[in-house]
Amino acid sequence: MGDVKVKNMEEFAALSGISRPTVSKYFNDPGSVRASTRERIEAALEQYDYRPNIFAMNQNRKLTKNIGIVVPNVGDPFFAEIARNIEQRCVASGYRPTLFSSHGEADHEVDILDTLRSLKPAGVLLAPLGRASDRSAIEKFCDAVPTVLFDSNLNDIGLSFVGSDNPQFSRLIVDYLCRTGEPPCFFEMKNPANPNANRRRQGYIQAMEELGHTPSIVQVDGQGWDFEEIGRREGGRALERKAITSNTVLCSNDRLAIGLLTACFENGIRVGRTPDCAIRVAGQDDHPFARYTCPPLTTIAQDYEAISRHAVETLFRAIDGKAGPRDTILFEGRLVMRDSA
Amino acid sequence: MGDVKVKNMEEFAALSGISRPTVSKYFNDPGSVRASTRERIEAALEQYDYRPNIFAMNQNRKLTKNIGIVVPNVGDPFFAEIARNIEQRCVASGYRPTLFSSHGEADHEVDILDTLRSLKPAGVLLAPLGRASDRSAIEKFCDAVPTVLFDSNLNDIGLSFVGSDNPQFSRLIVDYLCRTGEPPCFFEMKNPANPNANRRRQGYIQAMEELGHTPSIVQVDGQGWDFEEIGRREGGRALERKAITSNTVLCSNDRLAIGLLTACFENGIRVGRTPDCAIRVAGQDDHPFARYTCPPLTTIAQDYEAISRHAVETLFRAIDGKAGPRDTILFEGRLVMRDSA
DNA sequence: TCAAAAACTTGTCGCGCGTAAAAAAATTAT
DNA sequence: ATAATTTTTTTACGCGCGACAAGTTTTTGA
Repeated sequence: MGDVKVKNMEEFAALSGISRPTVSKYFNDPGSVRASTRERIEAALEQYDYRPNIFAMNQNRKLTKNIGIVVPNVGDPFFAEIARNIEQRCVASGYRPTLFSSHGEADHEVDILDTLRSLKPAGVLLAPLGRASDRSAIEKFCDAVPTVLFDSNLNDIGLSFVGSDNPQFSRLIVDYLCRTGEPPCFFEMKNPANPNANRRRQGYIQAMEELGHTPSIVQVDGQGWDFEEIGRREGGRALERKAITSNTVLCSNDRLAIGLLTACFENGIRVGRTPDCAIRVAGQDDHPFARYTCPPLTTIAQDYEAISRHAVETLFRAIDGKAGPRDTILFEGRLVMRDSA
Repeated sequence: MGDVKVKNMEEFAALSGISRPTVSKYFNDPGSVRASTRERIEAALEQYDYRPNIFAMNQNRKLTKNIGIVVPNVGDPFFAEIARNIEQRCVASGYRPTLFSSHGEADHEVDILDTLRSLKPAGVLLAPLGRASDRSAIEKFCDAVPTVLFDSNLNDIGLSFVGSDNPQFSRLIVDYLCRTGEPPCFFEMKNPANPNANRRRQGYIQAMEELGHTPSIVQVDGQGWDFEEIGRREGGRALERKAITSNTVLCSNDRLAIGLLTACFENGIRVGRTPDCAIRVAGQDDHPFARYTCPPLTTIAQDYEAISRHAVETLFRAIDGKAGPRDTILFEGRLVMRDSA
């Protein structure tokens, strides 16, 4: 295709036989020019190697085609997966997504929003850290840039929130666990970084009470985002001091569950739903690795697909000026039965 | 700090009492102006809310402060971790890193390099897909942009390659496994996507022969990057058809090993180094999840730290015009003894 | 102290493109 | 065919900054 290098739009316009402003219009929105001229431009695009200078393009445009994607931690395969999904949708719609990871630090999250502002993005998809986030900084950012929150909600901030119906997650799995064995106790961190954890706890309590059981919550120490290690270390301690009151443990999330499974293994406690097992363990999220634990982890799958699709669609609607009022869209989870519970 | 919004450098220069060209110099390199003027500028920076327009800055600069980081797959926690490490080093040196993931697809890898070229980056740190990569496209890119390869080498392409001494990995762990039990067979994919796999196989063969054992290689089918699933499915089949000839299995990488552990569990085969276990399994990489498998995975740790540090330093040296000849820097692995072998 | 060197100021140009207004051309409708 | 409408062209300006040259001030060093 591209043979000769063309250095600017002026030159390219001359070569394609179209005026520069029209070529400019084409690059802003190919659909805004007549079909016949679009074809001529695209024919020239095949012949010559020209791409508009991205910096010059964005300099005078109030709104760029940039989309920011911010997640708490790309190292967590859950976020990596949903980010990938969102990325693809943005590209498919002609936008330029850029991925940022807060790495679990509120300071860094603010830095990212700061950087992002200078990129003049058309919109941002933000999964906040949660409790640790600098709420006012994020609020200020959302006032300036169309932002859709996902995964973790901050009340009344942003255009919309798209996430999972966390209480439903807990209800669903509590129901399953009670039907198939002893009612579960709930295993979580004392100060969960993520607000979803609170909703899951509430959902657990409610579901237990509705089924006529007494909720039992095991809260363990631990700071930060190294959930597997916290699950292993503190789960191990809890097992040793007999703090786990049921033979069935529902973990606040899969990563804690993965750590707890390791703790069980280290303590020689057999996990599973067969009679020869001492304990059942379930998680929530359907983490990409949940399939490969030993035993494979029974969990609730988040609807990655629906969340990313809806988040992107909501953002694009807002960018196109068709924003509705701020709403909260929650997707239900799906029970994934494996061998751990 | 920032109270009044300042719209451009002209205005900011007037407010700070310094001429615009000098302010411009400051933003290019704070160290290039006299200490006293630097202080005056920084004082003004505290008082007023001004940040240079990033698009205008980069438009006329031949070299920007952008650094591209490209990994095959951010969903793999190994790459997520090394990317985070590299990112931090770039920021610390005053550069603006941007993370891209090829998502395992060569087309996407080329698209990323294409996008990257229009970002006029000062340099790029690239972990290629490997065998699947479009070699000529990458070569062309490297001719235009200072690029350091890491993790996976493409001969003679780029400024330098920084990675692990893969044959040493295999030698180290083969030695350990032979000292502590039956000599291992080698478990890998038939057509490994990553060239490191070949070097690990070679290292295995050499180490076995040096120790007077006959190498035994188990190659299984499987395409793509879903290594855990391949390890589980094909590992399970290999176990069933008794293709695993030793009671000790060295996997080409941790992700395959994680899948194989699941397969062992599914088939009721006890893994570990105690007498009551039927099989020992070891991996290579020290994947972030290797600590949490059941049993925890014995493996060889890549030196993340050294690799990312050296890759970044090599790139910066080249950017500063102090590039040496193309060299290949390999770091040794460290044996991490856990319970699986 | 005085000259040489370094740092800063003033002024001016250009980068590549967005954008706006008015005129011209092409398409569509009557 | 003519009028109404849509699209394109022409012309011109501006964005915010990098870069350069020539002149001025400050610092450095012996």
